Amino acid sequence: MSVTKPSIKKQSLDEGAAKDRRAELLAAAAGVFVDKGFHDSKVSDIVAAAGVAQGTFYLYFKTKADVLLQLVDDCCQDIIGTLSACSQVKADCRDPEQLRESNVAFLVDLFSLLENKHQAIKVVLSGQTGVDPAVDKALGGLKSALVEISKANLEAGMASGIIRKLDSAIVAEAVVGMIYHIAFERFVLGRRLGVNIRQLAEELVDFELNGIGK
Amino acid sequence: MSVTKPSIKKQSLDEGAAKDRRAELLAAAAGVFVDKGFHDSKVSDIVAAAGVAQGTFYLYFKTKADVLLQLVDDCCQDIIGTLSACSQVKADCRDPEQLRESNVAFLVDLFSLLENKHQAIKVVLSGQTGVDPAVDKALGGLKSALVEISKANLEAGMASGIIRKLDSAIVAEAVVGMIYHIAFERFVLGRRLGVNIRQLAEELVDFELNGIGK
Amino acid sequence: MSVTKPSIKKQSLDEGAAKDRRAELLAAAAGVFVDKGFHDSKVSDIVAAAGVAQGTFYLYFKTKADVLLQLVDDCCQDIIGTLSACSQVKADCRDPEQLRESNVAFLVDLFSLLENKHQAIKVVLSGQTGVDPAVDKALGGLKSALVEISKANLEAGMASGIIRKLDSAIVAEAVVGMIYHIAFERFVLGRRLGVNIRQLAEELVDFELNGIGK
Amino acid sequence: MSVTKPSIKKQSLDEGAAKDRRAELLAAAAGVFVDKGFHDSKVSDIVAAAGVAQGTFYLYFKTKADVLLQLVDDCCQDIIGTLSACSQVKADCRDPEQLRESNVAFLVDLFSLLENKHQAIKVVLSGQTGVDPAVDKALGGLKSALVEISKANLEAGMASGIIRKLDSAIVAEAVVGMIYHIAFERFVLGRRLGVNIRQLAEELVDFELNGIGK
DNA sequence: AATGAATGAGCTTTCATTCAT
DNA sequence: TATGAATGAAAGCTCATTCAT
Repeated sequence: MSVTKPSIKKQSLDEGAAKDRRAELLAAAAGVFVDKGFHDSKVSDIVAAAGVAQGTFYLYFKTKADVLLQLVDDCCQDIIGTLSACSQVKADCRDPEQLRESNVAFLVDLFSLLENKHQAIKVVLSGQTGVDPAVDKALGGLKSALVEISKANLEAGMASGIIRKLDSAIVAEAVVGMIYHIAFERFVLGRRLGVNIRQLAEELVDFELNGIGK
Repeated sequence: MSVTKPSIKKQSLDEGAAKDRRAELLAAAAGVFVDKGFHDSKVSDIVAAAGVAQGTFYLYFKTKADVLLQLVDDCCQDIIGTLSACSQVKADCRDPEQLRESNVAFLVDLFSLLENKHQAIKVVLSGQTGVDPAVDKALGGLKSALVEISKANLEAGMASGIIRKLDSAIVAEAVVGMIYHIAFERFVLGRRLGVNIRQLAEELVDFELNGIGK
Repeated sequence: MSVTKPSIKKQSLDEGAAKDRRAELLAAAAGVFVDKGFHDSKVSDIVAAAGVAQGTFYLYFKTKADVLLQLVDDCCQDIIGTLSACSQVKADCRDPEQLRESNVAFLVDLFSLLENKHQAIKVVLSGQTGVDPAVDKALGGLKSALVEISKANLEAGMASGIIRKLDSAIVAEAVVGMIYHIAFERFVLGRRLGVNIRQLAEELVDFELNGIGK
Repeated sequence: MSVTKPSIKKQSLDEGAAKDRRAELLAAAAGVFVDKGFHDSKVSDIVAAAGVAQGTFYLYFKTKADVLLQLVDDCCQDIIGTLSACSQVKADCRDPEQLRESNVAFLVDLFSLLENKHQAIKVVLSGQTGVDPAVDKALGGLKSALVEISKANLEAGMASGIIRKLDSAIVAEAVVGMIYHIAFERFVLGRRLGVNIRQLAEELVDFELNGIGK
């Protein structure tokens, strides 16, 4: 009785192994994509990096574009999920200092998240556009989500009188563009601009709240 | 002997024809690149769009990447040249209203320039990265130039006391990120956000100068 | 545990199969090269002759020139190896009759070897020059080797007094030119001149030893 | 009356010019073929070397192979013509010394002729085989002519008792192979083997008449 | 005769994907 | 599940040749 049920254990091991394989391939793909870009990355590069045979790739992914999609999709979902949670807090703040703090906290959370995503985030931020409609959709979804969060916060702030009257659609796009660009510089190109994440967030929020004028 | 110089006319006609061919191919390539992205654009698509034979392409461009490079390089050089000229004015302004006006004028100039670049600018803003080091360099050069202009203006403003103390490196990147993103939305994706160029510039400058706070 | 080593068998089978494929392609290429010459031979001709797909060719050879190189190199190495062994004998001979016999034996060995090389030797003797420096080197190496063997034998013969005084460099070249030409006529063009290999060798050695004079 | 016939003078000038053009192109082609081999020589290389436009080439030659053919054909005809004349003398000689001298004279004539052919002979001796049946025929014709001359002389010598009994077909081929090879080494590769043309001819004739034996 | 821009057929080579083992 | 040899469609690029000027 004890020996005759290896199948369950085996299966769970296999499942674990299978998940590992998939994760290994995803990680290998992310690394290769970052190094060479999607189009110059060969499936043979990915399997070489993962240490498996060519055919094994197709046990886990339908096509080469599919692995990019899964990479980007996983990453975007994860970010969107985390940020939606964070952003709830901001809506409530009443005074400027609270607004500042919640904004800084939001950016610190975001940047920390991106930092922990290592390679995957580089793939996302590099904007591998035009590879596959589904990838475009996932990338667009992340950006839209950020714009929506930003826009909602701006409008809430305007409603509560803590933010001046402005065109929330335009300013939300501007804020997201700013964040994307800074994130790209730091997490893809590695230009840290001589500050840590908190200092970076504070400087950006100062700019966002007060502008450059005296 | 006195009047007729047909050789000159002939030469200029020939030169004109040659330039037209090259220009036709560049325009056709821009259109195809915008439609399909560089990697999915075939040389056969470009020559079909230009109405010439396959081999004709290679009379004007060394490789497929070369046409992208020339497109991007021409466009970037042009923008950098124009903007360097505009930006001289800003350095002198003394009072906030003048600062606002010169900034708005700068953005209106930039956006008008981009609008007139039609397809080429879409190629530039789409950031066809990783195709060719020379293309990367040209795109990077444009961005650096914008950051430098922005940074220099911030520092001049701080020196003359019209701009508050801030980290010019970070804010310059933030401003450029904002502009790039807005330009991408409007000139590549065609999202006009319900405003014309001047209104867009004014809203962005208001945000840049005053932030979102009250 | 004691007897079955299926892995070894499997490996040798696989290796055998891989070698067969490569050998099939080499043979097919040799045939096509002989028929059409290197430059008029298309990779598509070779794979058609071998009965495999176009891509399969590139699993075994880096380029079209590579298959020629391997063909020529294999063949030249083989001939050089065999001849170096044969030629040792000649150095020792003391009397004219022995000299004649060892020379005849050498030529019979050489011609037999060439006859067994079938197509490959035709490629070598056709002197596909200028295709690739490596091919030129291999072909040049074979000829140099033959000249060296010939020269060394002449000098040994002169030293032992069995051969008259002559310019060994010139005569060695002359002898090799003679052999190459005869071999080309017989093994590439198929002109047998009404004799078998031994008769051919004897006639040539008579000429080499005694000239045409009475 | 005096001025109205410029056409004749013009025409003859043009004819001269036309011949020059053709000769210039032939010379340019010979140089390029020697440098790169026929297949790696572009028509654009030839016209560049001749300093004329691409289209001009096709005023004088039907195809790229045609220029090779004319080059080879001209050269071969010239050699065959000269040698047929020379060889008449040999047939008459009665004693060994006369035989030796006429053979040496023949080789000196041949080598001098080849030396004066400069580039063209390199093209001929390089054996650009398989390019065009007509070229093959011309090259084959030259070799056959040499073999025929050699064979006829051998047979004449045998008939007159000055040459020993031998297989004239085989020995003629051997002699021609020897001459071709030596000529290739000297006039294509430039290996002079430390002798001038007369010394070379004498050494070869010694070998031909007496062999290597004592 | 001379030009040289234009042509387009045709080649080599790559690489995502499949499938028998 | 894992393998990796085999596939074959597809695309970039070359270059001999043409032809309007």
